[in-house]
Amino acid sequence: MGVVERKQRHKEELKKDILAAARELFTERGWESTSIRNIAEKIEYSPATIYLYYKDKNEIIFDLHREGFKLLIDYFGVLKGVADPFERLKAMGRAYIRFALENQDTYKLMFVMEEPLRHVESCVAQDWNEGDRAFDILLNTVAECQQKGYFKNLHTANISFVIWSTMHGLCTLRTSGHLGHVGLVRNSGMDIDLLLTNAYEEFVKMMEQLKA
Amino acid sequence: MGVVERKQRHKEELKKDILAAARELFTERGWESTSIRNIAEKIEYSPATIYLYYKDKNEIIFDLHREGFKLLIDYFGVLKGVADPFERLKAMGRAYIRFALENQDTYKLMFVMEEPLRHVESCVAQDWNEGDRAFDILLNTVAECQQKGYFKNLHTANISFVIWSTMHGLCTLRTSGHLGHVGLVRNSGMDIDLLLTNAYEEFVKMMEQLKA
DNA sequence: CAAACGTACTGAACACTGTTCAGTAAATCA
DNA sequence: TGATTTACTGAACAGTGTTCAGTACGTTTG
Repeated sequence: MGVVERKQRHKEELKKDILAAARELFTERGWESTSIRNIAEKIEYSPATIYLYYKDKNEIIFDLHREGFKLLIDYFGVLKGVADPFERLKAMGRAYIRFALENQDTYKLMFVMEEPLRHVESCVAQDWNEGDRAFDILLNTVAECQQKGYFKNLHTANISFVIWSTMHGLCTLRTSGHLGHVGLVRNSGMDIDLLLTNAYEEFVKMMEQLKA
Repeated sequence: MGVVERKQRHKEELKKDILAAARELFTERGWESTSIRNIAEKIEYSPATIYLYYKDKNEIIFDLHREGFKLLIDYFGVLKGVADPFERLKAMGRAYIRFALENQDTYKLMFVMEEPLRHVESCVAQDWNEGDRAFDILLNTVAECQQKGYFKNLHTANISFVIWSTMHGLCTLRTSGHLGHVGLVRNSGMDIDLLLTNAYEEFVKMMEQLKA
């Protein structure tokens, strides 16, 4: 009897609908102003129904969180065509910035908010490889750069953390608006995204000078 | 007649009491779980009273925000004894990390949350020099380092932004818990603060190699 | 001295939030 | 047909930031 299967299919579809509604509201209004009631209204169900498919709001965030990492890896897709590891590292930084600027709320979800992480903790040993994969790409690229003479005498993992931190810092200071509130920037009336690009290129120059 | 003055004094005291209560609740439970009603209860006044002294919750955040910058500059106090600019830059980084770890919620208020910034925007040309002063200290130190042969051919402001971003990235990835969720760290069981220190020292090494 | 005024404060409400749970209606099974 | 399971919901709970009419009281004026 395909009845139970049909029901199962319907349940899965509804779960997808919830996530789709959440994603849509979330990307156009940010997470802060997306409530369970908003999502429920969009899919034309009662708010209580959502709790039959998701334990709580954080579980919904977490699903979007995972989607975000997949998207980031998509952004890293362009790197496959770049043979030289240092050029790849440079392109990776640019892709990271592009991702952060084009998906500001998703970025916040992935790397700033603490709620989705708490959910990762609760489901130990679950398939949470998306996040690691993104970091592994960086780790491998840095290691390849070292074989080409870059970052000699520097610890691979540590230097990768530093690079990630720099990128993360640049992106969050930009998107949160803090970069634009520094007097130097505020008074000069300089374009904030140009400043971000300039700062990144300066960082690339820094790394370039770290070649043996 | 000193009556009106006495009243004025009392009003100012109450405003300080509100801020003190907010600061206390805030530092021990974080901003998320500090409500206007909590603050009101602590000072034994009605919630509505708070709105006679502060326009809204963001204005209270902003006052704590300012205090935070003063505290950060206090942390930078140790730098006055360091003559060599590069040593001073190194010490500055350590002080920044110490500040961020010892005042995690205040740090979030100052450099992560967007609400206090919105209040800065509303009161244009107000005395908002605390934030700039902290950045100027960095800017000047970097400039001095350049005179000693460091960061040659690099743009002072850009390199300062990069350094700030790196520090900010390290601190926020640490305090938000994201650093601890990278597979490499999670599996190795490495102490997270040791990792942060190591990463910072690696960053110092990077900068050391940027001497002409 | 009494009436008018101004200030400081509050209770109660509004419109939200995430979340729970008893109850209902319909589909399925025995 | 009757019992059971499934899917769903209305209403409530406890909380949030914020507003506003109303009160109580000290000060000023006639």
